[in-house]
Amino acid sequence: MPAAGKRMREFYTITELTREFGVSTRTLRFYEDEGLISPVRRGRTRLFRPGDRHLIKQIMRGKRLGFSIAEIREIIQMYREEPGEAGQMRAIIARVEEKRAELRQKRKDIEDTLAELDQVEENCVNRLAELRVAS
Amino acid sequence: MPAAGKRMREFYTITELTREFGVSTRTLRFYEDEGLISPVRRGRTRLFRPGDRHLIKQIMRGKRLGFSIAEIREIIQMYREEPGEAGQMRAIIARVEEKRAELRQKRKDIEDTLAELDQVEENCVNRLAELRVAS
DNA sequence: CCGAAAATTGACTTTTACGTAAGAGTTTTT
DNA sequence: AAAAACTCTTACGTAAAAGTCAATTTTCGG
Repeated sequence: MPAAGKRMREFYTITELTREFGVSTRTLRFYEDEGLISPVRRGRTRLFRPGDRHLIKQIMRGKRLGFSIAEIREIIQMYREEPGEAGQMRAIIARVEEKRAELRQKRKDIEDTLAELDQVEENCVNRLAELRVAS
Repeated sequence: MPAAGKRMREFYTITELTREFGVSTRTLRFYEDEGLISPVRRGRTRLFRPGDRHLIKQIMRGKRLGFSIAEIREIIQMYREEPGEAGQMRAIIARVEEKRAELRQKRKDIEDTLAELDQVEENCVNRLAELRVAS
């Protein structure tokens, strides 16, 4: 059931989206060249639908996580896959599991880094207490 | 209390570490040029101590999380900071909090992506069930 | 001590992900 | 209607992060 919630804007212009996501028009056109999005056209002008907007959100997420365009494309293609035959379904499930493993590794890296930052902060706080006593 | 646990190997050669971390010697030298590590030398040859090895671990973690060399350097410098005066301590605490915010965002991105992958897998599993019935 | 294997520096190349600029057409605003 | 704002394509430029030679040392096992 799409079109369920509040009325969506059917179309967005390219600059609307560049403002929303803080990227340049060059970037969005580049993503189109790279096959990540395919906005429709009115004449030559691109018209972005809500689905394109959502794809851009996913792209930005991927970028924040350090995925390359190629990797982001792979992920996006998984979302896009249509129900097919059994072998293909199983292949997708396998690829999903791979990506999950990668993401779990990243999550662990984050936890480890956070723990070390906690350590850094604790040292600073202790040092501050020390200075207060010494004054 | 360093040197607490099992005996550490005092020194590693560059190729030992390239094998351990799956990077090239060029990469480790590049990190040295960039000021991320500073192995000692015997003549011209680099000798990596456990501390350098740990730094490389941190660098690899940063890379997996999509941080640039510059960002990784910043993080590493936080670990390195010596106890100083109050203002500086507070500045570090502030930078730690910034990095934490960034990491929490990344963690959220991971959770969101994992959720969408779960969705993809569920669709595949459903499709497989469908095929089993239809046969 | 000697030759193979490993390490070094330096320079040039490559890939990724856009930035930037030019030149031209459209749509909107005043 | 003129100006301002937005859009398009094409093409060259660039910074980051290494990869890839090339031409030496250096180190190490026998």
